[in-house]
Amino acid sequence: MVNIVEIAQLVGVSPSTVSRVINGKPYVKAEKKKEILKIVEETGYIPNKAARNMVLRRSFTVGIVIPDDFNMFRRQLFSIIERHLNAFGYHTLFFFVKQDEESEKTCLDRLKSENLDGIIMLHEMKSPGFYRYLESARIPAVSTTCGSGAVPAVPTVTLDDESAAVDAVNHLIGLGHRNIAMLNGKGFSYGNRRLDGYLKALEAAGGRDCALVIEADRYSSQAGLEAMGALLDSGAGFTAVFASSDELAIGAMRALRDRGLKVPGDVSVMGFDDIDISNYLCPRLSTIRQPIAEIGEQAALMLHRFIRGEKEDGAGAVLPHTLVARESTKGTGPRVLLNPVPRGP
Amino acid sequence: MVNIVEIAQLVGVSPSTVSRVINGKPYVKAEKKKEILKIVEETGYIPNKAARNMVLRRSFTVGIVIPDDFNMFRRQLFSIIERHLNAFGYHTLFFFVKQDEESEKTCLDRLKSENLDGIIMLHEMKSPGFYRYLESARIPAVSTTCGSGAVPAVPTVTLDDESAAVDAVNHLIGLGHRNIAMLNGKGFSYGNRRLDGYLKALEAAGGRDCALVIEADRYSSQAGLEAMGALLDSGAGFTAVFASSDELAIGAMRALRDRGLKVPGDVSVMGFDDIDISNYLCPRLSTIRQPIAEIGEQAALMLHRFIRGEKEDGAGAVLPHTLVARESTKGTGPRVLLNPVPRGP
DNA sequence: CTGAAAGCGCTTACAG
DNA sequence: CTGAAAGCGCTTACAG
Repeated sequence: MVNIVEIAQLVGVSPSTVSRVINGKPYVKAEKKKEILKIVEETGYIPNKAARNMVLRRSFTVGIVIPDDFNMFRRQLFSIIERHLNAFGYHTLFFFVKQDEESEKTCLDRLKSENLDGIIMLHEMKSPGFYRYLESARIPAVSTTCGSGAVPAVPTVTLDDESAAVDAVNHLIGLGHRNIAMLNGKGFSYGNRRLDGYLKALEAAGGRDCALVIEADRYSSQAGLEAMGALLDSGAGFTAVFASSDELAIGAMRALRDRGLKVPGDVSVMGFDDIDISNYLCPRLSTIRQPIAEIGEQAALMLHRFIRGEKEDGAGAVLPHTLVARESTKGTGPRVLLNPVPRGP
Repeated sequence: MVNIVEIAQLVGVSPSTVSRVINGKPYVKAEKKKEILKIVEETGYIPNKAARNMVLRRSFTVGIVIPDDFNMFRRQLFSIIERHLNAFGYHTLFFFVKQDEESEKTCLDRLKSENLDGIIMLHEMKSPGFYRYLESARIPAVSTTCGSGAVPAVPTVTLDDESAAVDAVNHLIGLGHRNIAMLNGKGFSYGNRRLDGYLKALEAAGGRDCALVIEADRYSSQAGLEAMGALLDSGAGFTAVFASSDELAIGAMRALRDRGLKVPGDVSVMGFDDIDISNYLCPRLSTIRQPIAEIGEQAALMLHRFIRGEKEDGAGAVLPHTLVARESTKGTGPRVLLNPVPRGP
C-alpha cells in the first residue's frame, strides 16, 4: 500500500501539499494540484483511514445500535437511515445488541473505542449507564425507538404510539367489534404505549372490562403464533385482535387458520408497522403505517444537525401515522362472540 | 478521553507496560498488572481503536458486502455470519452496494481505506476490477453468492442451485404438473443456475417445449407481483410456478389471488430460500430450504481460517439443500391446463 | 520483568 | 502558495 510520503516523493512535493489537495484545501498552485492528482490516480492511492481518524480525533462514522434480532420494520428503517447518512458523508457502523446486560455492556465498550461522530438508536437500552455515557461524552445521538422525551439527552423521532393504537382499536370498534384482544410484544417501551392506547380506546367505548391482553415473548411471527395459540386455548372469546407488530399479526393469523378459523371471517386481525410484506399477504393485512421513510430521513437529518452543533430544541419529532384498512379486518355482522373451537381432533 | 500515557502516569509505570497488560502479553509482574487493571477499571479507559489499527496495520474487522436492497434471505444470513465472526473476535463492517458501477466503485474505494482483515461477499460484483483488487491486495474473501468456483480467488459457500431447482421442478412434475412456469429474478448468477435446473428438469421429463420463463426485475414481492401479472396477461397456460425466491413467490401468489385464482387449487407455487415467513403464510409456502445456518457458519469459519493463513483448498463448499413440501403445491387432479381468467373490467 | 525510543500514516499550525 | 516539524495514541523491537 502506497502512502502519502511516497506520493509526495513521486511528485516532488511535501506530504503537507499532498494532504492539502486530497482534502480539497485551498492554497495549492493549480499545476501542482494537477500533478498530484495524476499520481494519486495512477497509483490508486487511498488515504489510510485509521491514521486520518487518529489525528482528526473523529471517525466520520455514525453508529447504529439495533437489536440483534431486528425485525423487518427495522430492516427497512435502517436502510433508509443508512442511505441518508451516506448522503451527508458519514459512514455507518452497526452495533447489534441482544436483550441482556452483558451484550449492552459490550456494545458500550465498543462504542467508546470507536470515536463515533454520532449515534442512531434503533434500540432501547435497559442500562441507564448507556445513556449517561452518551451524555457525559457528549456524543450526539438520536433515537427512533425510545418514547418521545424519555431520554433527555437523546431526541427521538417516532410516531405517537398510543394514539396510533387508539386509532387501530377504534377501527375495529367502528367495524362493530366489542371483544378485541391485544397481542403485545415484550421488551420495548412502545409495547406499553400501544397497550395504553388499546386500553384507552376500549375505555372510551365503554368496554374496558372486555380488555384481553396476551403478551408474546418478542415481536416475531413465531411469537405471534404461540401467543395466539395460547389465547385460543384459554377459551377466551373475541372477534378481533390488535397485534402490536405486523409480524406478530402474521403469526396470529397462522394460528387462527390452524384452528380452522377464518380471517377476517371469524376474527379480524389488525397489525402495526406496515412492513412491505403486509400488502402481499392473503388477506392483505390491515395495519397502522409507520411513516418509515420520514422517520428515517428526520432521524438522519436531526443527527446531522446535532453533530454540526446546531443544537436541537430538545425532544425530537412526532410524525403522523396512517390507518391502513385492508382485507384482514371487517365488520362483525351478527355480532356474536366467537367461541373458539376446541383444540385437536 | 483518557489515554495510555495518562494511565501509565497514574500507575507510575511506562506506557509499554500498560500496553502489555491490556493486550494480555506475558512478562508483567502480577502486582503491577493488578494495579494497572485497577486504574483502567476506575478510569474506564478504552484503547483508541484508530491508533491501534494504525500501528498494527490491520483492523480486526471483516467487511460484509451486501446488496443495498438485500432481501430477507440475506437478512437472516448476515445475522448468522455476523454472530460467528464476532465469536472469532472480528468486528464487522457493512458495505451496502447498489446494482451499478458507480456504487461498486465507491464500495471498492472504501474497502481500500479500511485495512480489512477479510471480506464476506453476500453480493456479486459486476466489475472484475473488484475481484482483481482482492487478489492483488491479498485480502482473504469468502462468498456465499457467486457460483462455486466462479471467482478463483474467492471460495464460495453455497448450495447447488441447479440441482436444487431440478428438485423443485421435479416435485411439481411428480405432482402431475406439466405446464410449469418459472419466475426468475435478475442481476445474480444464481438466477441463471436455477433457470438451468428448471430447464434440465423439464427436459428430463420430456417437456422442454413447455418451458415458460418470465424474468422479474428483482427478487422482491413487488417484482413477483408484477411479473406474475404480466404472465397472466399474456394468456400463457400453466398449472404451477417455480419462483426463484420466496419473496418472488409471495408476490406471485398475491397476483394469482387478485385474478381470482386459488393457490394451490388452480396454480401450485413453489419458492426458493425458505425464509422465516414462508412457514406462516396461508398457504404455507412449499420451497427449497437453503441451509442458512450452515452456510453462514461455514463462510465465517472458512474466512477465519483463510485470515489465519491456513490456506483453503480452493473452491469452497457446496452444502445440501432440502425440499420442503408444504401447502402451496398440490397435485393437478384432472390435469387440465389453466386458462387464465381474463383481466377484470 | 520493564522502559526509552522509534514508528505507524496522516494533518495542521507555524514560519517562511 | 509550500515545507519542516510536531503530534495524534498506540505497539514493539531493543536494550537493559
